[in-house]
Amino acid sequence: MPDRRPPDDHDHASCIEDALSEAEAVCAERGARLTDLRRRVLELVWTSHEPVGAYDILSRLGGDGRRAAPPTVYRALEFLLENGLVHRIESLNAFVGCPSPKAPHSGQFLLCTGCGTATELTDGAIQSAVSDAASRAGFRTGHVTLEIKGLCRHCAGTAAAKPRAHAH
Amino acid sequence: MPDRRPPDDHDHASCIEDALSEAEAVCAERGARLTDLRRRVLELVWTSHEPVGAYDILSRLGGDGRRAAPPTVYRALEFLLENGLVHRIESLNAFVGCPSPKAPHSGQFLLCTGCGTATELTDGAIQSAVSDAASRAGFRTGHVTLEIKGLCRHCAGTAAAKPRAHAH
DNA sequence: GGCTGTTGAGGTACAATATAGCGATGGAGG
DNA sequence: CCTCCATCGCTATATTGTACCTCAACAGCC
Repeated sequence: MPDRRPPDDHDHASCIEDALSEAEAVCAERGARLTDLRRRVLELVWTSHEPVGAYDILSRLGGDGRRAAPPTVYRALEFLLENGLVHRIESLNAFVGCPSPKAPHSGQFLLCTGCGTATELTDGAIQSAVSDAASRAGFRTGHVTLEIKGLCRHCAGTAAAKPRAHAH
Repeated sequence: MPDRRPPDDHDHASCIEDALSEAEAVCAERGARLTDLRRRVLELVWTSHEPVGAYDILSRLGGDGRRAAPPTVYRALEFLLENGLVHRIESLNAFVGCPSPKAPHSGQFLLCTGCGTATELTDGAIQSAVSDAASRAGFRTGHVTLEIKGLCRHCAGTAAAKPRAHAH
């Protein structure tokens, strides 16, 4: 793995806390059950701002004595996806927490190939350009996957001096 | 698999022919070698306008006596991707032929969950909305994945009467 | 000719990701 | 108390993708 460090040092503990309490609120409002397992999985997804693979979650779940199996994690992730608490990053086969789960939406992501960080956008101009183009083609839009790979501000600055090999 | 038929009956043989002769031209111009294997794989990708999985290609390759192994197909696909002759559809883990390989680009796709057809767009408004949003975030854009799931004109018309279950 | 480096291809084995299906549990509502 | 049903644990298996080694073909060179 390349060296990956967060481009800035923010108070990540509060990211996690906020995410969990919002998840509580959202689920309570909808009558969805945020069980222990689901909460733990959500917490693990939020351990960083890098998308996390299902099997990473799996192995970290195992830490507390019990051994988990893939379906356990995938079911929890399915619940979290359905309730907009996490997004799936298709181009990485990985999952990332959603910072604004109140209104479910298709995510737009900036994926830095330098530090691995995923940043979610909610850009209205993109949304309307997409839905305009689709409806001009007579297409009824459902879920939109938008994933932009590149370099974040911090990594682009670093890479200017020492360009990095293609980070697949 | 759900019932999947092309929304219109066009002369698909000429699609394939055009794609192959454009591929020839592009490779000749770049000094890239479109070998027999690579041409066959490209042809198989173009058998329809639905994205094709690597293992589908693999089994169809086997039809002509010889048995192929996964790396064979993945290597050919890698070549075709690098030369812009096919695109990868991340949300389907599948590949589709590019109708305009002369100028390499990140594809924008309409993916019909009714008939499975992938339609490529090249919408400048989307492109500029995306790169504007990225650069406002200080992000240096690399490859962009845009995949819009929904119903094509034909399937939306059909589904109006008999809505279809979630086609994952 | 014979040597050697490069590219493409075949193949085995395996890694990584994801799902099917079945049985157990435990809380909500009758 | 009892049934229903969502949740969870588990085994097995499917699907997708790679690491790595070998060999053949061909070009350039001595």
